[in-house]
Amino acid sequence: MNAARKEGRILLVDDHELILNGLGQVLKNAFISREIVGFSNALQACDEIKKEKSDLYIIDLQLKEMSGFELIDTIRKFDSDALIIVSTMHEEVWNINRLMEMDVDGIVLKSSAAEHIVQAVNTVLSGNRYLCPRFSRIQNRYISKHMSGKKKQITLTPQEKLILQHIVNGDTTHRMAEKLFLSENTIETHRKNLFMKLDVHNVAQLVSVALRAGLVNDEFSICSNR
Amino acid sequence: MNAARKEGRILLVDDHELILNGLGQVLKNAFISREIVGFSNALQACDEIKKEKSDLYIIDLQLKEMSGFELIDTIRKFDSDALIIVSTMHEEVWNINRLMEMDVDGIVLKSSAAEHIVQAVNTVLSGNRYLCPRFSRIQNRYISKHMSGKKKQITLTPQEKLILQHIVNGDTTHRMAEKLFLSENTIETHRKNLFMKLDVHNVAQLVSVALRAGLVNDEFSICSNR
DNA sequence: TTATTTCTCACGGTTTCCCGTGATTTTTGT
DNA sequence: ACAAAAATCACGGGAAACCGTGAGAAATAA
Repeated sequence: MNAARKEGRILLVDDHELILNGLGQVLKNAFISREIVGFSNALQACDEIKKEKSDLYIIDLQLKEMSGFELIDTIRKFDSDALIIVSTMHEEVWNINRLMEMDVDGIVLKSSAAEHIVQAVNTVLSGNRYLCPRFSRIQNRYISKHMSGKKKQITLTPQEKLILQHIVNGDTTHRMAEKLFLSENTIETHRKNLFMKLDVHNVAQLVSVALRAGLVNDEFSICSNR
Repeated sequence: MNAARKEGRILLVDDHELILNGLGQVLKNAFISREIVGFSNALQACDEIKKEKSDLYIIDLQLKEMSGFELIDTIRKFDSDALIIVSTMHEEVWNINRLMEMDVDGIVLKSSAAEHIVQAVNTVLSGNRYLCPRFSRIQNRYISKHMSGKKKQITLTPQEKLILQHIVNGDTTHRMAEKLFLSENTIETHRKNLFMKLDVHNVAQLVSVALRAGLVNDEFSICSNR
């Protein structure tokens, strides 16, 4: 079941080849003795993970083949002791909270300076947690505002995701009901649940959060409906 | 007025150090004989541009210090013959149209494979235009749908941008009127103009387009207003 | 100094959203 | 099989959005 661990290796997964290159380069310079391997394809990365473990995994949240969350699960399944750093574009608290609950070892913004990333890797490799400063700030702000103490987990059901996608695309409740062969009341219920789960009070905020948190397909698919 | 041209040089400007590194590395490998310089700070880049010209400029649209459009203007001012490639995250047609009008020589998606970027550079250096395949697709789709023939230029006035920012942040018309000391009617007018200019029919679409087109500050600033 | 754009405001009407509350039926997990 | 989660639907009311149309003041560009 358990593959051998490749000592000292750091494995990168990122859709964007450029970032993969950049990150690889930075880490190669900073950690000369370590082997750095990068994958722009999540599935290939999975195969490799199943074959040989690494010391540290640095993965992007948005991947083509699967979500970053799924990849984390996979890694954890085959290498429960793995150190994982997540790199992301979106500085959204929904994601961060979920990541915290998934017990990742570090979160860094892709826009961070190279040195910060190296610092994150060093921190995590030495057994500590690293949370990019900006995130701690955001999270504190959010926590103090919305949920003093009680932790909240945001997971959308498939149907909710679907409705959300339609809302983001500008469909009205009426139109969605037609398209999906559902009662308008049903759509409204889903909408209400989305509002509750994401803690917003109008579509503007909903769309804003959805896009920034990467909760929907970021495809260009706005259709004028009239 | 005119600085000397540094023969063969390619100048990169990108906020994200990782991408800058990655891009630089890719280009160094592909164009061994050329000098590649990168700036993560737009102002520094401007200084350099004023001092010494380059053959080709590859710049990001989203910069901290100024917008990519401004940077293009600066480059054109000091080096009217400059070849310019724009790299961007957002695959939005509003930006693309504006770029086309600004007569840039190439547009590439940051998510493109490294080889595509090299191809873009090659194409542009040999005097041709390069438009990343995905963009041509999107643009064609958009043009055929919205404006058959007659070209439309989307420019938002400062006030409109302001209102848009507030809308994206979830402010209602009433609240905006209070905050900005304006009549609700005024806000509504701006809103209507935004709808017209961006060719949308509800806030969901508006926010969607605004965020994807990068028309607003992509800051985390949702404030629950109640 | 015109001409143009931008910003401001108004009114009336229709549609859609937003909220609370409650309930039944599938589906899923264990 | 049984509990939990998800999906479906209903109703009523107030708030906000959406649409068309018109129009004066202020800033800008020519």
